[in-house]
Amino acid sequence: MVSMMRWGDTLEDDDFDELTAQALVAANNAAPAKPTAKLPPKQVFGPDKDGIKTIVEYKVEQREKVKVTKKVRVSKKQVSTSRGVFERRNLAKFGEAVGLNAEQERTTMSMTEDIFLERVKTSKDNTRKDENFDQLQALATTKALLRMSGISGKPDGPAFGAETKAYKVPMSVRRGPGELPPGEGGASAMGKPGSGQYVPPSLRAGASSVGETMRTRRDENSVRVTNLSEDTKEQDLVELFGPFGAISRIYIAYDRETRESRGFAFINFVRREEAQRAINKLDGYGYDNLILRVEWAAPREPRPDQPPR
DNA sequence: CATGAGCGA
Repeated sequence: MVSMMRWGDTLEDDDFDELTAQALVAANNAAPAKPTAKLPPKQVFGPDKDGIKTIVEYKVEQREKVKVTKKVRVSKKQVSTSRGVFERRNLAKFGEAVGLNAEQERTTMSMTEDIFLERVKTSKDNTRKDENFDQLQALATTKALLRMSGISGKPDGPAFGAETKAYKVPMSVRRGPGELPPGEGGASAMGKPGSGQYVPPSLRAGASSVGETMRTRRDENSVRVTNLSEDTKEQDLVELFGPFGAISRIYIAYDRETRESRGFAFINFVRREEAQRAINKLDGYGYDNLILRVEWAAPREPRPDQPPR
């Protein structure tokens, strides 16, 4: 048989609490407090050399005055064999603290110095314009490269010299998802084509039939990457995707007027398998504190009134 | 959240 008892009833101090509550009610009613007024005050002794503090107080229980004596151990450490806080305060200074006065030996100090936290995203600061300038330059480099490789645009491009290295991604440097065991999505396993070098259309994967025009090639193997941080630059994408294979185009979508990144981009691979490997490895990849989404891009929407050529 | 664009012979 379980008695209906509130959990609080099992506590020893329950009676005391009830008395306290009654006293409070009585005080609120401006009625003279009855029993508590006649009780002797609480007394505290110690702590003694063993660290025992003795507390003596009085309360009323069943209309009887009761003397309650508690013994409290102040510091466990102090009575044990290890050093308590009191003992530690009196230890001789050693090490670098030797010879320091009370002020100097403080181990906790306060600083009023300002600490600036670096913002990961800088949306509208002064460096914005310069970054855009770099992006435009990179874009120009890309276009020149594409022209000279005959993938898009006119075949007569400007002479290319140092610009060529834009897509030659050094595999050895720059840690990232491309840093994989050789032959696993990094540099091509066969050693021949695979890194940023130009591959003639006739040698590209899938170039079986003759007569295929550049147009049909141009937007193939297009990978869309979304959830990019808005300060992701083209070079970042080169470093990110380049290790998977030759890239024929990188397009970052910028807002036409604000020039800010819209957070997604397209990367075209020369070879479809390498695009697929990039998707497999980079989809869900954490980049710039964001989780990238990498997938096959849908074919570009045809322009409203532009007859297909 | 989200699927790219200037281009003139």
